[in-house]
Amino acid sequence: MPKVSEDYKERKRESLLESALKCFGEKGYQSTTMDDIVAYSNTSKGLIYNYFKSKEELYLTLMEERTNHTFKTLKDRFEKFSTAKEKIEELFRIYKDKELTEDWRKLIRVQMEFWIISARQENTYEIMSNRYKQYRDFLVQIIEEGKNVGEIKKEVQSDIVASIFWAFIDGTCLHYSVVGDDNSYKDQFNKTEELIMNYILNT
Amino acid sequence: MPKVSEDYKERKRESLLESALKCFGEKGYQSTTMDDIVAYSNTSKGLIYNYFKSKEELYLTLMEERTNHTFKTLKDRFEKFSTAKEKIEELFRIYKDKELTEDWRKLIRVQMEFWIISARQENTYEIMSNRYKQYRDFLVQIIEEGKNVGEIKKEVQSDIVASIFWAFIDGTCLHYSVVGDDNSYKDQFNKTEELIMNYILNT
Amino acid sequence: MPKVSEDYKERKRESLLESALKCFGEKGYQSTTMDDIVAYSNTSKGLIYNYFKSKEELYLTLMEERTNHTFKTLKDRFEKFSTAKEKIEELFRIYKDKELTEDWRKLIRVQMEFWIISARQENTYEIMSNRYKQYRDFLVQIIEEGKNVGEIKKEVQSDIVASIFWAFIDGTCLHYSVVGDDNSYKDQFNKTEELIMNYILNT
Amino acid sequence: MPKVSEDYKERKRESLLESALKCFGEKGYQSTTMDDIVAYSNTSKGLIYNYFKSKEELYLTLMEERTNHTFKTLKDRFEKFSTAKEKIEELFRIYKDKELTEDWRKLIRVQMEFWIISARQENTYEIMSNRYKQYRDFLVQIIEEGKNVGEIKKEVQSDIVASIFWAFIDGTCLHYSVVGDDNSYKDQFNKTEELIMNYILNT
DNA sequence: AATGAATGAGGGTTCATTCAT
DNA sequence: CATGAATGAACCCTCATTCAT
Repeated sequence: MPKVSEDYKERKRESLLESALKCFGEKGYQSTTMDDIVAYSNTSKGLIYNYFKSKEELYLTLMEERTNHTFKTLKDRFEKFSTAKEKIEELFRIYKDKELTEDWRKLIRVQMEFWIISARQENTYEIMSNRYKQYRDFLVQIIEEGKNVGEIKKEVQSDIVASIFWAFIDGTCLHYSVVGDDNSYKDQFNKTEELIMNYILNT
Repeated sequence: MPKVSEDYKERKRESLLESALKCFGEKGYQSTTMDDIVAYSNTSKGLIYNYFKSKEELYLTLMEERTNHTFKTLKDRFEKFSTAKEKIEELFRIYKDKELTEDWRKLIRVQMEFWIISARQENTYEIMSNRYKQYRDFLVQIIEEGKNVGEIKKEVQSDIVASIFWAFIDGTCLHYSVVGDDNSYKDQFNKTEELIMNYILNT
Repeated sequence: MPKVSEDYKERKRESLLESALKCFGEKGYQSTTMDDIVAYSNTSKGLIYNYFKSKEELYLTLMEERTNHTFKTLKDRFEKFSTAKEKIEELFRIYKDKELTEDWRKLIRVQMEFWIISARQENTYEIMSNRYKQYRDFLVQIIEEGKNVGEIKKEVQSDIVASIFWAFIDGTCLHYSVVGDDNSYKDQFNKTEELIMNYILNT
Repeated sequence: MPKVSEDYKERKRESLLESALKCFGEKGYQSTTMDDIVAYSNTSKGLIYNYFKSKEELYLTLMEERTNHTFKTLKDRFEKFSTAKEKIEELFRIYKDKELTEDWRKLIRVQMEFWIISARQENTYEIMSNRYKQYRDFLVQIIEEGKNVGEIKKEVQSDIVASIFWAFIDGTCLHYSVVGDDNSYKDQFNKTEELIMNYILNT
C-alpha cells in the first residue's frame, strides 16, 4: 500500500516526460542537461532517477511513448471515415491544419533528431525501422482497401505511393522546421494532395 | 618539419576535414570527440587546432565547404543540358544513381543533423535558410525557363513544385538513411519522377 | 548528502577559500591547479564549481573577501583608541606584532601577486586602485583628526604622509616576504615609527 | 669560423631578451607564451630555443642581466660624486626623475613579479636574497663613509636606514605601478628625502 | 642557421549519476 | 519520498618543447 497513489506517480512521470520534451526541443538531446530538466520541471535530480534510470532511458521512453500515442491518435481519427479518399484527405488535413508555431517546429526537430540518433545505434535502429514500416503499412492498407472497392486504380503500387507520401510529409516538415516558411508549407500540401489524388483515384 | 608548401598544408587541411566527416558520420557531432578525430586522422590534438580554432569551427567549416562544393558540382553537371526536361531528369538521376552504401547513409545523417543543429542556433539559422532557398531557386529557374520555351505548362507554380521536389528528395533520403530499404529507394524516385513530369510537362 | 543547512554550506565555502589561499600561497595563482585545491581541500573537482563558477572567480572572491575582512578588522581595532598618536602607534603595532612565520610570508606574496595581476586587467584595476585609496584615506583621516586637536603639526600634508606610511609598510613586507630577514624587519618598523612620529607630532 | 658573426648573434640575443621583457611586462611571466615572444620579436620558435633552452631560462637570464645592468649603471652614476649627501641625493634623483609612463609601470611589475616568483623557488631564492643585500650594502657603505667623514651622524644605524630606504622605494614603486597616481609619486619622494636627510645628516 | 609543423601532457570545466540525509 | 551535495570520468583546448626540412 503505497503512501503516494499510483495516480500521483503517473502524473509526475508524465510531467517529467513533458519537461524533458520541452528541453530537448529547445537544445537537443545531447545539449540538454539533467539540470535543465530539473530546472524546467521544478523537481530534484534524484527524483528523475527514481522514474528513469538514465538520461538515455528517459529519452527513449519519451520518444517511444510519443510515437505510440501519435500513431494511436492517428488511427482513432480514422474510425469515422469509410472511404479511402476521405481517409487520405484526412491524412493530409492533419498536417495542413497544424498550427504553424515555433513549438511545433521544435517538436519536429526532436523527432528528426531522434531518428538520426536512433539510426546510429544498434539497439534503436530496429525499432525505428519497424516504426517507419508501421506508418507506411497503415497507408498501404488504406490504399489497398480503396483498390478493392474500386476507388483507387488497380495499377497503383500501394507501398511505393505510401513511401512517397511519408517522404513528402517528413521532407516538408524537416524543411519547415529549419527554414520556417509558413506560406510555402500550406501550398505544398495542397498541391501534393492534388498530385497524389489525381494519380491514384479512379475518375 | 616546418616550411612546408602551401599545397602540403592544404592537403593536410582537407585530410583533417575528411577525418572529421568520417567521425561525425559515425557518431554525430556532439558524440565525436577531438580525440576521435585525432585517432582517425593519425595526427595530434594540437595540430588540429593549428587549422581550426575549435571543434565547432571545424564542424561549421566542414559543412560549409561540403555544401558549397555539392552545389557547385550540381550546377556544373547541368552545363551540358539544354532543355528543362533533360535538366530535371538529370536532377533525379543524381539521386537515382547514388550508390546505396552505408557510407552514404552516414553522410545523409551528418547533413540532416547539421540542419537541425543549425536551426537551433541564431547565427547559423540564417545561413541554412538561405542555403535552402539557393537550392530551391536553382530548380525554380529551370522550371521558369521550361515555361518560357513551352516545355512546361504555363500554369505550373514553379516555387511550389520546387519545394515539393526538395521535400521529396530530403524526405526520401532521410528515410533511407534511417530505414535503409534499398529497393524502395529506387522505386520511389522513379515513380515520383513520373508523377512530377506528368504534372509539369506539356504533352 | 543534500538538504544541508546554510551554515554547513557557508563553512564548506570558507573551507574551500582557505584551501585555495593555502595553495595560492604555495605556488601562486597561475601555477596552482584546480587539482591542487581539490587535493588540499579533500573534496572533488566538481564541488568547487558548485561554489565558484571558475578558478578566476574563486581567486577574485578570495582576495575580495580577505581585503574586506582585513580592512574591517583594522577599523575595529581602532575603536578603543582616541588620540591620533595612539592610533598610529596601533597601526605600527599591528605589523610589529606579526608572527614572523613562513605562512605569513606566503600571505604577503599572495597579496602582492594579486596587486600585480589586478593592475594588468582592465576590470580589476579600478577596484584595486580604490582599495588602495581606502587604506590611505583611513590614515589621512586619523592624521587630520590629530591636526584638529593639535596633536599633529598643522603643516603636515596628511595624504603624503599616509602614502609614505603605506609605501613603507608594503615595501618592508615585500622585502620580508622575499628576503625573510627577521631581525631587520622589527628594527625597520621601530625606526620608521620614530622617524614618522618625530616628524608629525607636536612636541 | 662561424658564418654569422658573434656580434650578430649577440644582437639577436639582446633583441630576444628585449622582446621577452616587453611581453612579460604586458601579460606577466606565466601568461606570456613563447608564441607571444616569437610574434613580438619577429623570429621563429626554434630560434629562441637556440639561444635559451627553456622559457624559464630565458626569464631568469633576462632578469639576471637586467638586475646586473641596473646595479652597474647605478654604481657608475656615483663615480662622480664624492660626498654621502650628494650620493644619497643622487639616489633619490634617480627615482624622482623617472618618466612616469605606462612602460615604466610595466617594468616595475615585471620586477615585483620576479621577486615573488623567485621567493617561491628553492633555486632562485638565494640569488634574490643576495641581490637585495647587494643593494642594501651599497647604501650602507655610502652611509658608513658619510659617518667616517662626519657628514652623517655617528649614531645612525646604517643597515636599518638602508633597509628603510629600499623599503620605501619599492613600496612607492609598487603602489605607483598599481595605482598610478603621478602626483603623489613625486611628492612622496621629496618628502621622504627630507625626512631621511634630516634624520641622518649632521647639521 | 632558421623555420614552424607536430607533439602530447596537462589544465579548466562540465555533467550524468549516486547516495547520505 | 524527495533532495541536492558530492563525485570523477571525460571533454575541449593550450602551449612549451622538439625536430625534420
